[in-house]
Amino acid sequence: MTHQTVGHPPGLPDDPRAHVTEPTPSCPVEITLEALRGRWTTLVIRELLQGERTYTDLRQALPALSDKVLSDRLAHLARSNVVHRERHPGWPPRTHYTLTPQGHRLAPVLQALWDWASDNHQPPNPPHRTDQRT
Amino acid sequence: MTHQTVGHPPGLPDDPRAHVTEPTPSCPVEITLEALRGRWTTLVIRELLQGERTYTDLRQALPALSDKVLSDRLAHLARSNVVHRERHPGWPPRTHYTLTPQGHRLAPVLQALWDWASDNHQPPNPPHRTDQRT
DNA sequence: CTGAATCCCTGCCGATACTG
DNA sequence: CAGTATCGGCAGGGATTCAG
Repeated sequence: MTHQTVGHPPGLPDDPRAHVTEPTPSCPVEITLEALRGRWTTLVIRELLQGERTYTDLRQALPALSDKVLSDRLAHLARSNVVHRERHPGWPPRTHYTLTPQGHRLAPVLQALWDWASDNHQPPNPPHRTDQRT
Repeated sequence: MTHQTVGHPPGLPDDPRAHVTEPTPSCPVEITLEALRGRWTTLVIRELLQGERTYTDLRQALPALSDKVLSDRLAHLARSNVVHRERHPGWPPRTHYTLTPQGHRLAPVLQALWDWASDNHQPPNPPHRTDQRT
């Protein structure tokens, strides 16, 4: 039958979530994509993979990222148990962000994402141009 | 060195794209996420990982997916060189979709996405409720 | 310094209807 | 059968402003 595709690594074979017929929050793939969702998210994670960062550190590392979106991303990543927020009392106020253990475990995921496109020497085709108003 | 994080497989160490300070189409991570972008996308890929499928096969496998979105996803995946479209002449018209070699190489990526959330026994925290007007 | 609140604009997604 | 055309609703994300 021509398709040995992927074999069946642990997790996939008879897990009911591998057979859902619509996008559902219980599917692990959806959960991870949800954690990574949003523009800038992976770049924030990349910074934190290098070690602890303060709010200002992140702003400086990603200058084009607005306060609102940075806050949103950090809040989202905190809710997803990817980052840990630690407020320091005193003045000036400082907040330190670090990856949780789960956050560190995103490294292989990002690596996989990197590798797929990196091994691809064939670039994507140009977009279809039906009407596309830029 | 505090950051062996992921080791340094080919691609990451001194690649300039690993240091971009804003989301850019040249970053391999962005490219892959772009290929996977959109609701239903990963489910369509999952179906095709099992082998060739026709348009109708996909509709039946994912009943809640509308024609428009299915067409959109397939077109998008074709542009991303993930799927190959093969029209069969004659009547009734049949179109067969298969994964390209690059498409098959998404299997480890999806596996990584699956594994991350699958190994996570700690569920995400409930959303912050400040005022949220339903 | 570290964020949260507001406003606006754009792009996605779903439903429906129509064509080769 | 295999799509495309069109429309409407809604959520994402950027700029700016305000607060602890």
